[in-house]
Amino acid sequence: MITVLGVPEVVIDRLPVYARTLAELNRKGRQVVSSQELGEELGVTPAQIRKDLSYFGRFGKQGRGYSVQRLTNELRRILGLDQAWTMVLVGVGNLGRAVLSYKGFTAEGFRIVAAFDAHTETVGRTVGGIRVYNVKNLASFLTSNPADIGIIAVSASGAQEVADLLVGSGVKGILNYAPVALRVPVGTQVKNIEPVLALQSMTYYLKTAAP
Amino acid sequence: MITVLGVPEVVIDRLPVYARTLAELNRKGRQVVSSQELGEELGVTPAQIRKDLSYFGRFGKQGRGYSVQRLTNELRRILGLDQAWTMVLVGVGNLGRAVLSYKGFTAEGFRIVAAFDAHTETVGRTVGGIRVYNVKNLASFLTSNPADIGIIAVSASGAQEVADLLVGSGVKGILNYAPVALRVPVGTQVKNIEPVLALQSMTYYLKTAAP
DNA sequence: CCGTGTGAACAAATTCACAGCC
DNA sequence: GGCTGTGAATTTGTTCACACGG
Repeated sequence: MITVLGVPEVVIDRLPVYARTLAELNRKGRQVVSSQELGEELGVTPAQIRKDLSYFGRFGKQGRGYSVQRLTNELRRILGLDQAWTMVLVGVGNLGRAVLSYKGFTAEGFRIVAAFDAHTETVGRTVGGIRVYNVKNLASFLTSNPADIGIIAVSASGAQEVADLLVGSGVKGILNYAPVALRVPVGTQVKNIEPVLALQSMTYYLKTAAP
Repeated sequence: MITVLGVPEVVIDRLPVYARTLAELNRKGRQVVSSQELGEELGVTPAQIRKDLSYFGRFGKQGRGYSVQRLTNELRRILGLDQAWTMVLVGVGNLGRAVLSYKGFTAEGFRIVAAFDAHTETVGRTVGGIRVYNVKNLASFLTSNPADIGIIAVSASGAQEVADLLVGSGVKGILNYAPVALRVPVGTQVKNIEPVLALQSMTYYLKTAAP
């Protein structure tokens, strides 16, 4: 298939999962993997994996499977993970501090370059090696230091305002930890991290689960 | 529609979002809302809202809309949010401590009753008002204090072992913060919180975004 | 006349199944 | 013989459009 535009979003959402599992297999010294094995590893049908990959090219060898190394690289290239991404974080409360201290982003090439907060007692501090600035200076900071992604870790009531500010300063992607549905212009990407919503849909099934 | 079983999972995942927005409208003093207005509020088509609700009953009034209060209550009942849920957390590192300090769970009726960790320097401490026990005692704790949900906040390499332990001790739902696809028996619910995967799919669109 | 509830029409996503190649 | 890549078949999910009640 030659299609470049119009890949379903569900497919894009699965690619990082494949990439992560492949990296894990690579670490274990695995050279080749079939869609069957990969599917078993992460609870997905082999056909789905092959179909998903077919949107982007032909990466496998019939009768053999996929080169773990090669497929990992291809997926990282497709997703844009072969480049570094810069991020700013807004809201240095409990949650914000945990995010700043988290090593997982850096390890995958996502670098937080600055943090912002409205409370004077937090401004000027350094958390997880990241300097905290006054949120009043967010726009001017981004003008001289453009960032790709903004992380919102403020309260629900302040989140929309921060989102507007980020979007107005050229940020094209938002990772939103605030429990609110943000309104952003088309073309701006938003991904929500919502543990409470996750729990609230889980209970529907627990309620009726067999003992 | 009278169907009780077989509601699509995507529908269940949307209900908490509706419930949250309705609660917000309620706080603002709003009495009645139409599917049109609710849809605009959170970027969903009115038809989808009506169809989603129709799986569970008839909650609206023709020509008027939905009673905000009534619909909130119905959704909470459907989702099982009219009861309290007890949770245990495993892994009291940076992330685990942030989760223990987070007020959002308690506010929605999800109560963490105990935390567990493998490191002796952490065991015995209290974080966010929750006592930390040795993970060796997890199974015996759960035998005398059954919990509905387990929160996994350990490293990727330890997560499967913890999941097995939780499932073996009667936990029916897992909120997983570890970056790994857990294998659990059918009937056990797993929800993954994956900020890194969220970023990694977002970059696909940022890569090709218009300037 | 407004807005719900819902079959029917449509669109999207998944799975099947097999030709083709290693 | 094994496994990919992919059209076709099937299943699942969304939107339309309108009868009906307030």
